Amino acid sequence: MVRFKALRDPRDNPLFQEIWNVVAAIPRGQVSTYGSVARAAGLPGRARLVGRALRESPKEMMLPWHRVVGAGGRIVLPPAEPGRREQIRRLRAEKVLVREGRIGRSFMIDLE
DNA sequence: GAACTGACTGTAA
DNA sequence: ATTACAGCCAGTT
Repeated sequence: MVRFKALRDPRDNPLFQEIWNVVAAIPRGQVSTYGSVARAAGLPGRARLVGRALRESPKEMMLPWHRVVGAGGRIVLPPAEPGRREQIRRLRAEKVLVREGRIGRSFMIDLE
């Protein structure tokens, strides 16, 4: 029985699904980190996987991906990525302070 | 299946 | 505060 794997669909990845669940639960106006999301999803040490999961997330899912930043509140998304500006724009739209590629501490939440 | 690639992190200078 | 870099590890080539 040959099994088709169509185009590897990120939605079939259970790890991605866990990550998306966690991200979806971040409240508006608050921000968490890749590492924190990973731990909350039961995937300690896999911060990079979180980044990948967000990149691969279907648009129609409307995940609040912009509420995830690097350790210490730094925006890690490379300048080459058009998404970087978009992230900052969306954060500010939720009244999150973004200055010099950083977000204010008071907006950080701990998911653990 | 080895090599490469990061939307990462912590440490060190 | 900044920069550099090794360690990290699943997904892609």
